[in-house]
Amino acid sequence: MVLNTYCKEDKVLLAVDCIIFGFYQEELKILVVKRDFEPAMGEWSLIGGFLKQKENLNDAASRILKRLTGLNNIYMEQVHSYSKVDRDPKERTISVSYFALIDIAHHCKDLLKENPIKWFNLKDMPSLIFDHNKMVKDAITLLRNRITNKPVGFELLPEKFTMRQLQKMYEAILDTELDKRNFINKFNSFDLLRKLNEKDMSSSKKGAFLFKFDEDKYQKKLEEGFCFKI
Amino acid sequence: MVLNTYCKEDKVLLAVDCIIFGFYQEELKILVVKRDFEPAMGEWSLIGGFLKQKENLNDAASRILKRLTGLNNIYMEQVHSYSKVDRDPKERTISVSYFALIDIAHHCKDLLKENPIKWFNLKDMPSLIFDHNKMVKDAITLLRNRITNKPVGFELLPEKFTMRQLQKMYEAILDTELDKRNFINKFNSFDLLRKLNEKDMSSSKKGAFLFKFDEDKYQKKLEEGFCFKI
DNA sequence: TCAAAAGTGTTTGTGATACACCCATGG
DNA sequence: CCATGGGTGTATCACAAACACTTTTGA
Repeated sequence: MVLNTYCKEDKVLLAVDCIIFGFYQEELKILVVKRDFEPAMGEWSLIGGFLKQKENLNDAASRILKRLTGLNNIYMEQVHSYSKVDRDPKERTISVSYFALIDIAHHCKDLLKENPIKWFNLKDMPSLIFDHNKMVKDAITLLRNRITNKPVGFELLPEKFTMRQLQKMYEAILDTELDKRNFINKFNSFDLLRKLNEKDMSSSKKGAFLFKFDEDKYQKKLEEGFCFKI
Repeated sequence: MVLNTYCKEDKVLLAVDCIIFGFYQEELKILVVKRDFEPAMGEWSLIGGFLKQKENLNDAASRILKRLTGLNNIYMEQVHSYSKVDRDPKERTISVSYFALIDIAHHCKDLLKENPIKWFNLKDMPSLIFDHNKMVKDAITLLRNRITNKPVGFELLPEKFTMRQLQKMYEAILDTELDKRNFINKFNSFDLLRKLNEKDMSSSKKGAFLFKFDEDKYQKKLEEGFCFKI
């Protein structure tokens, strides 16, 4: 039976671990850190921290992301809580994981200079400490699910992007190949992109038109019952 | 920066709250309890408890469900963690929610005798304490998602059930009406049900054939790449 | 002039949806 | 004999998938 007071209940450490995704050169990437403290010093780990008494989990995740990237307003979602009794060999710790989406190209320039932090292609990611590999796996599962029913993929791209970039981003996350014409037709049918009078000349001689995601239009469509579905 | 030792970090109370779903007389139901301790004594609440030092979250949820229903092996899934600083007015508490699926008819007979515990039709559920209403909402969203891509609905039904019961269960969870023939055709195409030589005579003069879900066949199909999708 | 990426519509197939009548039986 | 729920098949539609050629231009 639950006691009439809470004070006899056990308290635990609550950690937040972030699975930070990026997209660059047609590859889905993940940001990990070499731990500079025990236990497991020198091994690769997700970026994390502990929940403070006066903040909620979202705030903690935002704080950790800000500390690492310098960015505010990063798109993130809670994924799952991990609680195996001996998951952290040092002390009983429960961890709540978040995934985050970052536009590598435009923001995190200084980031890579810091020594112990590194972007890996998801495919080449080294083994991580504790249950962090499982956290990554679960986060990818959620991310795959999410990008098919919510237009969050744009968080990984610069504000202006080409259709090819958009498609390659979906392909990288879903780990599949998509038909160029079907993909464009589908996206055009949503009527959520604004074609700009600008071209990206970096990847071809002809140049590729740049597009912007129209957030306002999306919100308006949502209210009218629109349902994003790739 | 994360410190070189954990011992200066804040510890918190970690609760587990269960959204217990049942299905009876064509209605989706939820089990709640009248709190017999402060704060919020006398108000309706989800069934919960605190995580102990030596158990993981799944074990805690199982323990809470066992205490309440006497049942082991209840189907459940973690939903989300709730961490607003003042969500519990008495003391900082983070809560991890689980949904659980119970076959009301065959099991929880003694349950209803206990005074402060009650099944409500989801539609008629009273307002709950703290952020428990939000927890219920999130759990339903997950449940709706889950029954469309995994055959978990059977957990709400007796071992033997009629096609009508199965359909009404889906209708109750999805809060929609389904076409009888399309529903049966779809389910038959999966080839996951075993038709028994028994009829349920309780709801009509003609009687309706009973079916069983074939778990082994489902597992075999899964390995062959089958994907359940309603 | 050629290599490399950009851009563009139509056909086909599959799965979702809509739909109506006969059957069996207890009262 | 009739009221009630049980059981069954087909036609249509909409969306997903497959598919190939022309354009542009820098090297």
